Order: sequence, then C-alpha cells, then structure tokens
Amino acid sequence: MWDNALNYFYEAAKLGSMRLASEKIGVAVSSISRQISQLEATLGTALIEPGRRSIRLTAAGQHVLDYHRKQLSDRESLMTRLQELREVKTGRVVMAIGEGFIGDAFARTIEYFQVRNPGIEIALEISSSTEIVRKVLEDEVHIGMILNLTDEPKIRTRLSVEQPLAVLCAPDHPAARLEAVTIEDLMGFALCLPPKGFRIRASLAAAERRARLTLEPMLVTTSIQLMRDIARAGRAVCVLPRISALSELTEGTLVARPLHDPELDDATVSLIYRLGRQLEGAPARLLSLLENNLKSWSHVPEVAR
Amino acid sequence: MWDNALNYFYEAAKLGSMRLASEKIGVAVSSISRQISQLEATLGTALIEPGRRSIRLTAAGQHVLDYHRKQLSDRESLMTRLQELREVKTGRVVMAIGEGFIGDAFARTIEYFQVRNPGIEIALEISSSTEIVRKVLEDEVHIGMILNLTDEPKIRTRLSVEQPLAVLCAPDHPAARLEAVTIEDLMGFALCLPPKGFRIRASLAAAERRARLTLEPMLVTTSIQLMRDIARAGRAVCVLPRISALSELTEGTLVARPLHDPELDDATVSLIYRLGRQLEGAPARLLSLLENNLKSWSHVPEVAR
DNA sequence: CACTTTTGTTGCGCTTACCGCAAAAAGAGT
DNA sequence: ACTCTTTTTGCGGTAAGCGCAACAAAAGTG
Repeated sequence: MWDNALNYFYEAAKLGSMRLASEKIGVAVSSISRQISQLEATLGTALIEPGRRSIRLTAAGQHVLDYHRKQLSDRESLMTRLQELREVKTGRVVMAIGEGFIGDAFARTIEYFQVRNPGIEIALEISSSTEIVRKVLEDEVHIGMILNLTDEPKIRTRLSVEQPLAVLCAPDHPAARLEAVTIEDLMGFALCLPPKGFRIRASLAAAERRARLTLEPMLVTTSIQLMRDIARAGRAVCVLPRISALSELTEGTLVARPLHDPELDDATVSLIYRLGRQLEGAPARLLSLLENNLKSWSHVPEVAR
Repeated sequence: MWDNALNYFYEAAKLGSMRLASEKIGVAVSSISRQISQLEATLGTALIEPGRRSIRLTAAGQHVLDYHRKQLSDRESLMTRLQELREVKTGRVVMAIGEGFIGDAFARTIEYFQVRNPGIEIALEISSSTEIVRKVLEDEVHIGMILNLTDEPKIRTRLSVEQPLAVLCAPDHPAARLEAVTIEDLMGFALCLPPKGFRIRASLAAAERRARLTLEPMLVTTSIQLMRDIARAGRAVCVLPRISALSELTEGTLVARPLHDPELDDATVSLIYRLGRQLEGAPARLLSLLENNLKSWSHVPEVAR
C-alpha cells in the first residue's frame, strides 16, 4: 500500500500535477488523488498544499519526497547487487581445508579462479578434519576439503579421490633407491610424522600392529610444511599423501615412493558440502573447478624426473 | 505489493520459520509462503533454501534482508522527522545497556535528559554484551552501551572510554589503606567476582597466569548490584571498572583502588549503534548527551573524600 | 462578469491481489 | 516404515485499488 502511494505522490510532485503523473504512470487521475490523500491520512500530515491547481509540497511533503528518492536509489542498488550475484561478478566463497592441501598446486588453482572471476572474495580457513566437517554442517563454510571420508549423514561428498600414502624423501636419500617401501623399511630411516591422533598415524598404527613393530619418529609435528622441509633437508623421510607435496614432487626436490602394506588403508581426498544446501554462483563455480583439478592432481607421476 | 512481501520475508527470516512468522504477524502461513515465492519470482532469485524445515537464507536473501532492515530504519527516521515537524516534541528512544551501568550516575543522566526533553519516552533494556550487540545489529534498539570493544564490522562505535579495573571496598577495609592493589594482594582478601566467562574474569585470568596463582572468590554472582552491596558490607572486595559504582564512590560508601598488573587489560566503555543507521531526533540527542557525560564520568577522582 | 479550460475530488460498479481454510507434499525424527 | 511438523498448493471469498463519469474549483479569456 505504501509503495504505490509513494510512487504516485513522487511522480505527481516531480511533474507538478496529478494529470501528468497519471499519463506517465498510466493510471486514472482519481487513483492518484485517492492514494495521495490516503497517504496523508496514514502519515497524519498534509503533504501538498490544498486548494491549488499546481502541486506544491508542504515541508512534510518535501521530507517524504527525499525519503522516497533515497528509497528508490537503495532499491536500485539492491537490484544491481542481485544481478551481480546472478552473474557471479561478485560474491564470496568460504572454504575450509586441511593443512595438507596448502601448497603450490592448490595456490595455483585459487589463483586461476580469482583471475577468471575477479571481484569474488575467497576466505580460506585451515582446520582439522573434524572442525571442517562441523563448519560445513553449520554453514560456516560453503565447501570443505578433507583427507578422509566422513560418514556424517548430512554431508554430501561431491568427489573423493584416493590418495595412497607415500614415503617422501630427498632424491639422494637411501629410500629413493627402493621401488616401494614397506613398514619394515621405515624402521631404518629417521622419520618425521604427525602426532598420534592424526589420520595418518591411525593408518600407520594398523600396519604397525600387523608387523609387530612400533615406529619411533625422530620428529613429531602438526605442521605439514615443516614435515616437507625436514624431508627436503635430506636426512629424514616423512609419510604423506602425494597431494600434500605436489609442488616439491614436480620440482624434484622431493621424491615419493609408494608405501605398501596390506593393513594400510588409503587416504582419501573428499570435497564436501552440506546436504541440501544448493551452492550457486561463486561457491558452485569454485566447487566444480576444484573437482576437475583434483582429478588431475591424482595423476601426478610417481617418480619425478 | 513489495511492502507486504518484504515484511513477511523479513519476519520469517528473523524467526527462522514461516509458522512462527504467521503467528507473530497474524496471517495464515499460506500467505507467507506465497508472498515469499512471489517476491522471489519478481526478484528472479531464490531467497531461501527450498525444502527445509528451518528457513535458511541464500546470499541473495541476506542482501534483501539487509536492504529491508535499512528501509525500516529509514522509514522510522522519516516518521520521527515528520513527528518533529508537527512540533509535538514526542519521540521514543530504545537503548540497551549492560547491568554494570545501572546506578546513580546513569540515572541522573536519564533524568536530566527527560527533564530537558519532556514527552520523550525512553525504553532501557538490560542485557549481556553479546545480546546488546545483537540488538543493535537488528535494530531492536537505537543505542547500545557495553563494557568492551566489539569487532563486529557493522557496528559503529561512537565513543569508547578506557575504564581501568579497580578494586572496590568499604573505606575501613584493609585494602583501602593500600595506594594500589596487585593481584597478589587480592589473595589475602575475601573476593566477590562475576562468574567465569565474564569479561572481567577473562582479564583477571591473564593476570592470574602471570602471577602463577588462582583467585578463589568467596562469592560469585552475575549481579553487579549484589557485588557492590557485598563490598559495602565491609568484609569483601570486588573488582569492577569504576563506572560501575560511581554513585557509591561519590557518596564515599565505597572506595576504589587501582588494580595494577602488567597483564591486565583495561575494560572499555563503548557507545555503539548500527553502522549506516542515521539516528535523528530523540535517539541522536540522547546519544550526544551520553557521549559528553561518559567523558566526564571517566574523570572521577580515584579517592573519594 | 460570464464562459471555457484545466485540474483535482467524489461516487459507483468492476477487477484482482490477498486472505483463510483445507488438503497434499516434503523434511526430520523415531 | 511411520509419525510429526512445516511448507506448498488448490479453492472460494473479501476488500483494496482501478477506471469511468459526474462534479467542483482554480486559472485563463473575452
């Protein structure tokens, strides 16, 4: 009710007469007259000076006019914002990933996305797997990327790629001469592993039980960056999915050797979002880009040349 | 047509369900559902995620919600402007404050305002800091006054005054003989403190860690009134910003001694309102009065005579 | 001053947008 | 699989808004 009345009043005031306003809007003069007097009634103030041929605004009328002008411009800016949202010119994606994904390959993907979608803001949160799942569930983030599968019913897995665990070491390390590494081989090397409680340690634990031995890492750290650096230094080896050191592998500063053990279950990269949440615009685009790239990441050659 | 639809959408989004909105507004759920989908049709964008029990906004929906909030506050300010134009000096201010501010000094400020602005209705809501921030954000109140800083981006801080924490006790209490009080001194006194989770306790916790001791309050309460009363009774001391006991300090029934510790960060009184909301009329006047008085409150002498 | 022209206001049927009720559909939990 | 809750859809009714036309009043005209 407000909307119409204000519009009629606005046009009438701008054009100086109800007649002209009626022509411009395409409604009968009577409607204009009625709507305006109705508006005056609800506002409790006269907006136009009564008993005049041409329309003259009262002080109150001027205020209402200003108000409506502002309202129109606000509405217009809302519409353009929505339009931009539709065209994915603007937007915001929040995603949570595990630390293991940080690296050159991932950075290049983000870079690529931002070049092709300027104006889209990306927020990256680094968290543990359980935190990521929680954030996805509670809509704190649009997309999550974790290093295992989750059985949460309300999580939708868009893509999951197997990422076998590998032993990473410097090219001149003794382990690099092996074709494949077993759990027993690891006993002979200085090890750098994540702490207990991490997924990788849990996987290794099963293999340790089978082989009836206990790995004693020389260094325990939560920082995957540090693990890569230690391995690159040459003395120690670390155990990670290949994806966690993609850039070092392609550079050749690290080499990967498959870690084979019957009890060892593979790590899995999962791209997840909340079930029932329809991602549109920016999040949807980033999701499909990641989906494609993840597939190609899994085809990295095992032995760097 | 816009007007109704936006209102329904707004309430539904705020309450989280169409059913609740229908109860609050007093129209059938079907109307709400229809109006919202109609709004979506005219805007050409989905506003809420379809097929869900609780209403979840899409990015576009959030924009529309923000837009409507602004519309509402603009309309309100138009109405007050018209009201003032009618030269009837009536109006209404709603503000939310923390319990710590209740006291004679604040009461006198309100009293002063009401004497100078007869006919203006003031509504005071007492809430916790987070509640106050929420109320300011959602336009439930015009002005908020909290005992810390907030990093909410949509909050505008009009004034913030540092309020060092002080130890409050009766004039004949042993603590009153000290020039300044340290965390270690507190161990010797009966303490009355707010519960853990309160800002004051968080500040104290840092100091406790530094001094490697743990304060064991004799009484824990959320009521600042009670804390003052306990301290006035003579046996115990409490830790509060001076502003929380201004009237007792000027009366001389309580004295304040500065609490000095390198780890202790000061409390801060912030006068806040929503970014982008232009306050006019009564709210604007009250805001500037409070701004001036707050400055003078912070200059209260440390030792009551 | 009478007449005309132009413009705003009022009266009266008519359309349609909006509403409530009830039934169906779809989630969410058990 | 079943139940409970919430949303969507179908249908008939009401009232707000519309156009048309008659009416009233200001401004121009001779």
